[in-house]
Amino acid sequence: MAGIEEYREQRIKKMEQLKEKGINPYPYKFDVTHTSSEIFENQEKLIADKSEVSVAGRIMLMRRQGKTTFIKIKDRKGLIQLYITINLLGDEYENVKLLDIGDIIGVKGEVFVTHRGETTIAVKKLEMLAKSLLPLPEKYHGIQDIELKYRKRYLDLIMNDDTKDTFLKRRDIIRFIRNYLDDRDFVEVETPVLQPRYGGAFAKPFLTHHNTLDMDLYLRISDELYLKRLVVGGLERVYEIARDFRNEGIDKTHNPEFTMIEIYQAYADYYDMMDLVQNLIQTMAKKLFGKEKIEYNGQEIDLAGDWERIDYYDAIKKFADIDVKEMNDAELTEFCKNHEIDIEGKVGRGKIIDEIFSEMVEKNIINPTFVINQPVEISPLAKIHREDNKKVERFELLILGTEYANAFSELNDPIDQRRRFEYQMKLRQEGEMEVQEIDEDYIEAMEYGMPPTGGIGIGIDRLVMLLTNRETIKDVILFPLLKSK
RNA sequence: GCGCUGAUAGCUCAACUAGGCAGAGCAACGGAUUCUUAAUCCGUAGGUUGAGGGUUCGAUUCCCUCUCAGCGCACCA
Repeated sequence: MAGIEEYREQRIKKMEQLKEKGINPYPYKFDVTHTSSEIFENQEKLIADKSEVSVAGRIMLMRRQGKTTFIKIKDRKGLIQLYITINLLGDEYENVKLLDIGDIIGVKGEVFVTHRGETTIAVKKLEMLAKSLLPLPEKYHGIQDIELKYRKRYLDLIMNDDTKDTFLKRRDIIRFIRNYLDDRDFVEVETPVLQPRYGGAFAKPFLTHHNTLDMDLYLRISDELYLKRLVVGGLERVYEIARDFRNEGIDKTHNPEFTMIEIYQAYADYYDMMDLVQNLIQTMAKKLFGKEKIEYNGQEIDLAGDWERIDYYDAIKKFADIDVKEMNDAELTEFCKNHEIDIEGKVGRGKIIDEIFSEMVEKNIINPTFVINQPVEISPLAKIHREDNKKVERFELLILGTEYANAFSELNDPIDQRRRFEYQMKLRQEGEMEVQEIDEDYIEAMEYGMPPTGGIGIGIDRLVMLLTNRETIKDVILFPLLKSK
């Protein structure tokens, strides 16, 4: 008897036995006075006062020794040991036989320290709070199977404290960002996930349909164009922590749904956005982790000081050893061919240059670096550079070869905006799939007057990965997308 | 989408390049045990070896197809 069905049957039998004794195996409420960590923090006083405490949690370990049983339960703060003896429980000690690892129980008792020095609760009253019918993974090794961790995240969270810590840090990071922006008078807003036209980024969308309106809708790939409408509306400083959806491949840094914060500040430019993101990440690292040097995957990254700024074209010059500004389209294509850079399906000079950038530059940039002044062709929503009309005022924040943020001095000239969208449509006609569609309603909003604005988008999942030293995005998303089995 | 690797009891893992009755620990069940620490001791049970097909007297093992996952590539402001 130990197949999974037999486990269930045995436990259901125990549940029935509880019911026969008039005990509800799934009661409604239990009054908790302390978490496990509160017991440890206050143990001297609790012991001196002989206070009665009540704690609740899931049974993780159980050592039965006849008339004495030691149990470790886990609550949201950690493990605490229970000492259960017939001397204190009397007839109810019998019920200990009906307990299983995995059950959720509540106990009342006094705190003491065992001979071996472990803080423990001497249980006077024990209550079943939820009978568990299925066995937990093995107590020592926990879950090793990666697929199981993702498919049954609840088991991963029960068994693996590292997993729980990562998601608590994720919470801390998001909370820090929220507080940071709220303190600076930014307004948190919510904009549509279902959008009649998608925009604000280059990506393939998910398509859905509204039945009663008989209308096709896209899940947003970005909330940029809505947030900037709000800047037109006079909110001036807005942000949204947004779930975005992109119908693309899945790998260590991409999940089809992911979280991005976009921030817009009126009367600011991209230099202000550099200051904002640099200060945000530095103060966050200090506050949450107590340091500005972090280790990621064996490499040390120093977040302190002013981050390097390198011009996009200079970066290509430095790492690819060519001056793309001086090269014509044929020379660029030839260069790609010679360096095995695949530009199949890419249309337009900007896309080809950007391909060279991704292939030859990106992975070489390790320390936090602002790559600034991208080509105008690949940046339809950014303002022309104040000193060079081939470039825009834009930056991408790269760390360890990965992009963490993207920001512009936002384009607020409606005439130029229309021209940029039209260029995108021209690229589409020439066969480029990934373009930004013209959004008349957005241009109209801009025609009423949009203040000069700095805007930035920061990939929250990647930032969490960086700060919690996680190698894959699946480890920082509670329920990453997997194929159904 | 392509390539490589993996899938054995609820969990963690064995069973080696001869192919020869599928095994252990934890968990479970019965028993002993009133301060244990991954408790210990005695005993018991637990498997369609991811799915399907093939080769063979005989397949967890060799071959083929499929499913799922990991890694790499491709894709990916």
